[in-house]
Amino acid sequence: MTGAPRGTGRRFNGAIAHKLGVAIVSGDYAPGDRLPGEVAFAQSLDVSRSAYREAVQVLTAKGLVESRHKAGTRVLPRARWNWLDPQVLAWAFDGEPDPAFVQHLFELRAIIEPAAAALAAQRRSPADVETLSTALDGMARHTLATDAGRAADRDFHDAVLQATGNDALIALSAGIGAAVAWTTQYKHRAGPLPRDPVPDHRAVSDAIAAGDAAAASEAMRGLVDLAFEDTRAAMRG
Amino acid sequence: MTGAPRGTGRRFNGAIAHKLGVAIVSGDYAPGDRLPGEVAFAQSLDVSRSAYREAVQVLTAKGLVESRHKAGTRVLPRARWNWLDPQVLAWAFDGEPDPAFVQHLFELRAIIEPAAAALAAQRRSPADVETLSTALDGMARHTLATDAGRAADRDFHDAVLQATGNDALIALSAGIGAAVAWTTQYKHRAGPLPRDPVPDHRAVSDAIAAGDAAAASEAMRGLVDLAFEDTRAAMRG
DNA sequence: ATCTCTATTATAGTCAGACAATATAAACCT
DNA sequence: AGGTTTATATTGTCTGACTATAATAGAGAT
Repeated sequence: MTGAPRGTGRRFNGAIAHKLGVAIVSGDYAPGDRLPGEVAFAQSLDVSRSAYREAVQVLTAKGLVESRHKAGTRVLPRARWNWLDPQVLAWAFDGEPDPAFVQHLFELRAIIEPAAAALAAQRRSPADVETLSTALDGMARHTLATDAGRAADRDFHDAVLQATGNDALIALSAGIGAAVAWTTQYKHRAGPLPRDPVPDHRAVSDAIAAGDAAAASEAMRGLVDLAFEDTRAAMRG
Repeated sequence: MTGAPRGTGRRFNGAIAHKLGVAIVSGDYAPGDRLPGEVAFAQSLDVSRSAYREAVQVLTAKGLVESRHKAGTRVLPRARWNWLDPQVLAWAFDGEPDPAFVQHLFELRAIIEPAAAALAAQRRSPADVETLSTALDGMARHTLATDAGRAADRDFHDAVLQATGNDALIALSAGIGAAVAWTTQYKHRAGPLPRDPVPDHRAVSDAIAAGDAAAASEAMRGLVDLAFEDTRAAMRG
């Protein structure tokens, strides 16, 4: 009865939820499958039933599973999963994500980001402009080959959404960010970066700072399209 | 210490999560506030600590609260809430939703739906066309004054997203649906419906069936803009 | 008097074992 | 064969205890 994750100091229920979440999202348990019973599963994971149950509540909250009396806990169809939940995305990108889903996220980016850039141009505060500028500097200084540079890239796209002042759009930043991160990671894996991303981003930033919605939207559209194209090429190759 | 939800047969943890979720989203507990301790709070709600904890896990999973050792459980800033989570939306619309947030959802609709209609026109299956047609019939037969008619309206918008075949967009259907439902409910409250919604919807449906992406996008844009305008007028009045 | 380190302590996190409720499945009786 | 009752496995809930952690207050040093 040892060999457990005991004593790691990590909080169990989160760790269990992560483990189960990854297992489900990566397909170890297919939609419709029944998980082992609580008692058995908790024992096999070497945690108490309560800790296990709390983890399952998390999965339930994210639409991955559903528990019914006596019927057991079943994996729900993928259409009911909260794909845009930050943790679900993290689980999806923990392993090799489904290429189709990466494409779905890109389509979302292509829809959301140009429109968000337009709104941002109309509403940006001085602080927003400052944040954009800082992120841009970070990208230029560190390049996308470094973690710091990629973080700056995500910050940039995040700042655009923040500047819209729209909570519903801000809630999408995890999804957009995941797509952005995957892009750069994948492109970097495929070899040296084909083009300098800074000018494109600067065009967006300048248009937002100038309050030019149409230009911001157009610049962002170009940026996303290029990123999409690059990633598709890298995935094909 | 009776008066509890005992014996209702309902599942507690869900009921507790609902209660807490509504309380937080409606502002009874402001971001940064600390909830009462587990023992005390569970007792005051007349449930066991385990049931209460499972409910809190759900709130944590949705980004509403964060628990830290010894520091207690605090409400997170609104920016970290998973606004697009179906349950969070349900909680937000349980009481009188924040008008600003309703506007945010409308902006999301205005961004997403025209683009989704265009994708749907390119990808719709015969079954999708059938679903759209059925929903349209339902709207025509029952009118938006009835529950059945409003359900058909939601089904219609849902079907458009489904037809895109994009999981990320489909995950937004709860948010879109909430905005749609709120619109019709609000307009109905304000008085007789100002215009027949069926022709507008039929234009979208026809364009999707015909595979005409540009027309579908344009028709959907007009539809959403009109709905937005009507709702804003109703809210002002 | 101010700062740093230590001990206290309140709080979330975990565990174990029990009982209750319920939906499925099997057994039973027409 | 079909419907009805009983059995049973599984989730849901409760209780009470113990552990781990971090905020806070207090002791000590500067």
